[in-house]
Amino acid sequence: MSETELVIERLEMRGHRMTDSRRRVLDAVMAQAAHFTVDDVLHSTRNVGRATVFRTMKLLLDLNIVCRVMLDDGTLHYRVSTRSHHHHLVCIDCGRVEDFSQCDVQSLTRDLAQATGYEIERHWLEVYGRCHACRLLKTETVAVG
Amino acid sequence: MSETELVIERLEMRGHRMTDSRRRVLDAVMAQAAHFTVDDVLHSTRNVGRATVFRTMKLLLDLNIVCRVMLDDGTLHYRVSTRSHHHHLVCIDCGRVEDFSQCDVQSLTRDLAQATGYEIERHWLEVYGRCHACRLLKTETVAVG
DNA sequence: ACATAGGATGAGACACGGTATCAATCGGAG
DNA sequence: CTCCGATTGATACCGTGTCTCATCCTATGT
Repeated sequence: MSETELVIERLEMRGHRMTDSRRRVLDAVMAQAAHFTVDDVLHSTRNVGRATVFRTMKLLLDLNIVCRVMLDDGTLHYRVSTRSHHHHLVCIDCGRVEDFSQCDVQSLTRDLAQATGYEIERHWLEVYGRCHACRLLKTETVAVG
Repeated sequence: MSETELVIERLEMRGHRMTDSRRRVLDAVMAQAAHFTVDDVLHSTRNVGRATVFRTMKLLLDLNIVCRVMLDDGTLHYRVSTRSHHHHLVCIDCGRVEDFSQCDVQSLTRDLAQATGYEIERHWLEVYGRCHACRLLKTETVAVG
C-alpha cells in the first residue's frame, strides 16, 4: 500500500470523500522532494483549481501529514512529515531542513509556568544554522578567495 | 528625553534622516498599548503613506526597537521591545504577551550541533498557554455552567 | 442499478500584508 | 544657500490564502 493510499484511508476515516482532484494533489505533494509551496504543488498538478489545492493542503495540515516550516526569510513552506510534534533545523544557506523532536523545552516550560502562572499548552521552535556541507563550502571559498 | 527621542538618536547614528513622517510613525508606535499591526499604526497617524509606515516598521525591526510576535492564529503582530534576544509567551485566550529571555535552548542547540553537524546561528521560539486571569475565568465558567 | 443529499470543485472576486516604482520633495552637510 | 542623495506618497503589484456560488460528483441507502 502506497503512502498516498494510506493518506486516503485516513481521510476516509475522517469522513472525507475521495475525488480525482484530491488524489492528484496528494500524489503531487507526496512527490515533492524537500519543502515546497502551494504554488509548487499547483504547477505539478493538472486540472486542479487553486482553491482546491489550498483546501487540500489545509486538510493535510490538520491530519499532520504535512507541516509548515518557516524559512530564514520568514516565508512559510510545507513539508511532508509523519511525526506529530517536532521542530525544524533549517540551513540558512541551502534551505535544507532536518526534523528533531528531542526538545528540552519541557523544563523551560515548567519553569515558565511556575514563574508566570501560565498554563502552557504548546510551543513553536525553529532553529537556524549552516549545515555541514555549506560550512565546508564556506571555508573553502574563504580559503580560496 | 522621551523614548521617541532616544529612538531618533539611534536612527541618526545609523545615518537615517529625521522626517516629519518618521516622527509621526514613531510617536504612534510608542503609543501602542500591547501588540499591534501596521494597520493599527496607519490608523493612528495622519498624512503618512502606507509604504512609509511599512518602511519605518522595517527600520524599527532592524534596530530591535520593535519585534514580531506570532499570535495563536498564525498572524504576525508587532510589539515595542528593548531587549534584543527574547521569546514570547502568548495567552491564547486574551492575547496578552510576556517576554522571557531565560532560554535553556543553549544546551539543546549544543546537542543538536553535535548530532547534526550544523553550525547553529539562531532560533525562534514562541510559547502558547493561558494566563492566570484567563485560567480563573475558565474554571469559574465551568463551575457555573 | 438508481436516486439522492450534501460534500467537493473550480473560476473568479476578494482580503491582507508587504514590496517595487517613480516623480516630487525634503534634510542636512558643506 | 545650495545641492545631493535620502525619503516620501500614490499606486500598481505580488504572494498567500479565503469566500462565494453554481455545478458536479461520491457515497450511501434502497
